[in-house]
This record gives sequence, structure tokens and C-alpha cells, in this order.
Amino acid sequence: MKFTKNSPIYIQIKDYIIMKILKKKWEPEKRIPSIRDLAVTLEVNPNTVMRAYSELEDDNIIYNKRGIGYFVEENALDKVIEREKEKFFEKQLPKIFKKMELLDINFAQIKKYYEKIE
Amino acid sequence: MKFTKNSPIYIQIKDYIIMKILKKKWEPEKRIPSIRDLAVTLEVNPNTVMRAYSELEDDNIIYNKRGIGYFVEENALDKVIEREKEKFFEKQLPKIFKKMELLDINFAQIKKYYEKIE
Amino acid sequence: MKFTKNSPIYIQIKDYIIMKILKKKWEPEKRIPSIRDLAVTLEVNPNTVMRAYSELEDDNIIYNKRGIGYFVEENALDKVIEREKEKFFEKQLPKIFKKMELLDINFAQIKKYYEKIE
Amino acid sequence: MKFTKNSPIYIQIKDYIIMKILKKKWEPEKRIPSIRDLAVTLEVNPNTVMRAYSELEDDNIIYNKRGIGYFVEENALDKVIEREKEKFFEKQLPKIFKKMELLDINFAQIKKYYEKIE
DNA sequence: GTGGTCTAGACCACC
DNA sequence: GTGGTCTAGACCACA
Repeated sequence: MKFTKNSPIYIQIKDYIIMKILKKKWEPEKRIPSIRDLAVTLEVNPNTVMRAYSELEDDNIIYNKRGIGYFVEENALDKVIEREKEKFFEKQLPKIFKKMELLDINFAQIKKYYEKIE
Repeated sequence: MKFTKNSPIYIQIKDYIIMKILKKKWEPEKRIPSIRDLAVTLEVNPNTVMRAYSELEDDNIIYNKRGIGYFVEENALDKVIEREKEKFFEKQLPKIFKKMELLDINFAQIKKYYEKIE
Repeated sequence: MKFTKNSPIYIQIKDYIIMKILKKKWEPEKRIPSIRDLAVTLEVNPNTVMRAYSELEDDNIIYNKRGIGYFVEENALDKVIEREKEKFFEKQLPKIFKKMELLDINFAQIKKYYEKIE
Repeated sequence: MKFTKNSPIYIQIKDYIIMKILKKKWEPEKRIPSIRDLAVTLEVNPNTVMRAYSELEDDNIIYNKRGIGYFVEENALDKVIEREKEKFFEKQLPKIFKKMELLDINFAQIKKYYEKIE
């Protein structure tokens, strides 16, 4: 996997995991790769994966069974969707609108653009 | 001016300057504040302003007349608008659309949201 | 290392690094000294080394692995040679020839001089 | 006139004047442009031209008649040629040879290049 | 451990 | 006055 240099790798790994859950590749109550394995897969230091896992554990997206591994929380999908939606509407969208105003881009242009790639 | 701690101050200063140009407060071929002056205004170390100026000079947004000061490039406004628009349509918008798809948000919702804050 | 005062130290450090690469002391894909270490070696402030490294990174001569250090780009040697050769033939040599003409120095004299120091 | 940003403007003006003398545009015992005039021609601050003139005066390349203007020294041409030749053989040429060695360029290549542009 | 950012302050060349 | 370079030293995020 290729990481951008704009944001910390552990954040990008968090996003990667959230994506897996959203896309239902990693399902509730199922075990996810061990820190070690994922570190190998992503070509990254295990500490870095560890940090991502820890934060997701704090967020109650995944949980740890000691000696066994990490698992996706039962209601992880809903929680993730809700969280991402909120972030989307509260943070990202307003930023986009502000930029549109600044650059004098109107909604019709966006729509056209949207339909084109649809 | 208040700086967020999410991104480096010198980047925020770059954005500040680009904003000035976009809003036509700082016009092409006109001299912009000296490094020292802006540093005082923004309550920041001159080195930090310098770094912002240097990078904008590399981007051909501003230029330096030795011993005199920095000036806005003649075509800076166009360049800035074009650059920001491209970034918007090529980078930000696709990201938004991808997220919409993932979160199962349709365009109507966005529009409603947009009209509300309008 | 001794620095001349004709040009900025960070430029001289860049040249120092390019020399290392040209002379194959620092090889492609190998890690180069950390900023701090080189700063100690060269008896210079870390910021100054940092500046040299940053510019060489912009030039794609070296790259950074976060938290690990700087590495020589795979094709750095070729790139450096090519770049220096181009500079030599396009910039330096014509300047020399122009000067020769102006000072009425012919090629034979140069050759003699060259053989003497050979 | 266009100035490079590699060296101070006043140095470039000195070179400009030396060129004029070498090319015999400005001849011994003849008056050269006033500081003011040259400043206008070169689109430069008079102080900058002044500095160039002063240094050339120190070098006995030009001299000043108070209230009248600056003049080229009688033996300026010889002096300039000698000085430039020395600089050429002592400074520039060795630098070139060192670079040739480093880049593995041999004399034959230079010669070929030279004959091509001849 | 690594690099990246920032400050405070100095010194210098140049215009 | 202008910018450019450099130092010393601090603090922080990241791997």
C-alpha cells in the first residue's frame, strides 16, 4: 500500500480499516489480521499498526481478545457509518461549500461534474 | 491572526496570502508587506513568514526585487484561481463523491443541505 | 569540513552530498546520515543540514522514510551525472568559450595548460 | 538589462562595464555615462551603479573628474585584459578541469564541442 | 530514534 | 530599509 505524506501513516491505516468495515470486507465479530500480519502486508512498522488498532479500540470499533487477536465490534458498521456521516456533513461539506464560494463555482457545475462521472 | 495547530503556521500563512490575492486585497505588481512587517502583524517569527514567501516565490505567485521587497506576480490571480480550481475538481471533489457512495449519500441530500445554509 | 564564505553553507552541503553520490560513497537505496549526525560531523547547525536535505529531496536526489531517515534515490547517480553534465555543457562551457574569444585566447593555449597540470 | 540572481547587481554592472571596455565600446580617456544615466538605462538604483563605479575606480579602471564625470583610464584595456586572463587561468580553468575529471569528460569531447560552435 | 516546525536573535550583503 | 543565512535551542509528532 502507498501512503501519502500529508497525514500520519497510522491515521491512513485507520482509514484503511474503516474502509474495510464499510465495504464489508471485515465483518462484525470476525477476527481481523494480527498486528504483525497487517504490518507485513502494509510494509510498515508493527508499532504503527498497533497505534491504529489501539485508537480504533478506544473508539469501540474493534476489540481485543487477549492472546487471540482483534475483532470487529458487533455494531461497528453502524457506528462507523454514523461517525463518518457526521464528519462528512459537519466538517467536509462546509469546507467544500466555502471553497466553492471563494472560487465562484456554483452548484450546477458540481452537478454536471457529478453526472459525468456517474 | 489565530492559527490552528493542525497544519504548520507557514502553510497557513501561504493560505492567508493566497486568500489576500483571491480577494484582491493584494494586487498584481503591487508590493506586499515586508517579511518583518507581516511577521509583526501575524505575531510570528520572521523566519516563518520568510518560509511562506519563499515557497510562494517558487510557485511563481510572488517575486522578489532585491533590497526592495516582494511583489505579486502579474498573472498571480489567474494562476491561483486555476490552481485552486484544478485542485478542487481533481482532488477534493472526487474524494467527496467517493465518500458519498461509500456512505450511501445521494446528491439530493447534498443539495438540500446546500440550500439550507445558503 | 571547511566552508568558503562565497556561497551559503547549505549550498555547499548540497554539493558535498552530490559529491558523495558521484564518488559512490553514498549509494542508491542506502540510508544517508541523519540530519543530526551530519550536522555534528560538519560542525553545523541541524537546520542548515535540514535545508540541504529538503532541497535535494525536492530535486528527487534523496527521499525520506518517515521516522527512519533519508535515503539516496535509486536513480540518483544517473540523475546527478546527467544534471551536472548538462549544466557543464550548456552553461559553463559556453561561458568559458565566450570569455576565451573576448580575451583572445585560443584553444591551443588551453590545451597546453591542460597538459601541464595533467 | 536583465540581471541574474546569482550574484549582486553591482557586480554584474562591473562586468557589464568591463565588457564595454573589452569590446572597445568605451574607450580610454573617453567619458562614460553618468551614474544617473546608467542607472536609468539599467533600471537600477543609482546607489548600485555608484558602487560599481567606485570599485572600478579603486581598481584604476576608471577615474573621476569632479563635477564632470567618469572616464576610462588610459591603460584600462591592457589592465582589464591582464586581470581577466589571470582570473581565467588561475580560477576558472582549474575549476573546469576538476569538473571534467569528476564527470569523466575528456579533452577530446570539449574540443569537439568547441569546434561545433565555432 | 527520526525529521519538522518554530522562536529569538544575530550578522551580513545589498539597494 | 530590504531579504538571506545561520545558530542555539526548544518542542512535537511520528516510527
